[in-house]
Amino acid sequence: MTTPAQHRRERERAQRHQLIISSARELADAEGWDAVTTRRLADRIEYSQPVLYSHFADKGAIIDAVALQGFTELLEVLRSARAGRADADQLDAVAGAYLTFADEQPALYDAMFTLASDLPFGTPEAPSPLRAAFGELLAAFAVHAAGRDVHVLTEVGWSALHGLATLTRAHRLRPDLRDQRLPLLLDLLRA
Amino acid sequence: MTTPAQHRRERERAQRHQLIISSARELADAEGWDAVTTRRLADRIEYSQPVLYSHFADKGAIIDAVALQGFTELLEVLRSARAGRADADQLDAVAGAYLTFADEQPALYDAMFTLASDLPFGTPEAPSPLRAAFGELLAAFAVHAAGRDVHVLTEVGWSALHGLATLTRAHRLRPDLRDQRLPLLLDLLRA
DNA sequence: CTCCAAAATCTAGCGGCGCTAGGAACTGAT
DNA sequence: ATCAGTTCCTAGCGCCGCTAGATTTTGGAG
Repeated sequence: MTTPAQHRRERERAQRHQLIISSARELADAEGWDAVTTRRLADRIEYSQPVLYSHFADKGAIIDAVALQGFTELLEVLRSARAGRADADQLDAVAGAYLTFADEQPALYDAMFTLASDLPFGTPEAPSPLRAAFGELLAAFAVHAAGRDVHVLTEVGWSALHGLATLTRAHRLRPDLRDQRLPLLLDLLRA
Repeated sequence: MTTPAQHRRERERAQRHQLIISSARELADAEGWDAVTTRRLADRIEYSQPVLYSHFADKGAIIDAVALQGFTELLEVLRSARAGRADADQLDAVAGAYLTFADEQPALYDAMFTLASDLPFGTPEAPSPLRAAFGELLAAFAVHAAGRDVHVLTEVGWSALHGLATLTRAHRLRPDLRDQRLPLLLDLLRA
């Protein structure tokens, strides 16, 4: 027997679930993931700590949830970068959009690639936004496959983008060469 | 006035300094960096916690010290991979050695690239093993520069290697394509 | 050999962490 | 109006990084 009241509660619960995810992300954006503690998060949503644990198994699951939303956003970014572009331009657009995303959303990118504990990835069980985002890369790289295995090419190209994103942000590459790296990478990939 | 006893103490102090670094690394190798707490580390070296702080400003400085030794080891690995190889083979050797290093020393690689807080990098003040290791990469990539800026090429190639190393270890690339990625990357870089 | 300042080291504790047991407070069908 | 069931909070556990202050050890001077 499901009463209207139960429906309302379920709705409120779902809202609070999203509130937790959003608050974690905002806090991470503003002060970094180190500042995202269960106590501060609980304060921010105006509930006590144990409420968090009625929504998520542990703190890692909250980060995973943020990461998953990050992949959905990345998917949209890549998709709209590729949309309506001539085949020859797709790789440039997608690669540029990828690096811009990583640059503009550092906390989110960290959640997706450094902190997310165990989102399944290279398997069929991988969450769909994640597979779809990789699919966007695949499509862009396919243009330049030229007989090579598209999947391998995409993984290698993605690795290069990911490496550029992380090493750049860690200040391990020369700032003055910043604008020359992506063009050169694209050159390599197209050849 | 410096007495012999003071010299002995200084020597013992230096030994203990290295003991802390080695113990931190062993503990990280065996159980991951999460297990490296100041308490457990103090137990392991058979001194109390505050002794750690008479050698290092904070826990981060210990990790940095481990990372720095890691760069020295990486330097040696890359150097001996390149040594005595024909120009045409240097890139393959160095790239393979790099990925093997990352694969075989995951905790060390983490210290160097994920945990190390603020080793200066792209600047002249960067520690020498670090600059030298990059120099080995530079030399290997120079062979295939073909008119392109060697520095930019090296940074891009290094990013690709770093991306491959990290994404592979996070299980974000398809295991069955593992052996095809490096050859394809080398193909791109040579072209 | 004894003394005793200086150096080395430890004990104990602070505030904060992730997480949870157990009880209080609220809700809503009867 | 009652009261089972649900929701939520208080309080606390064991751990963390780090440090103040007491204690022990050291080794040159008398």
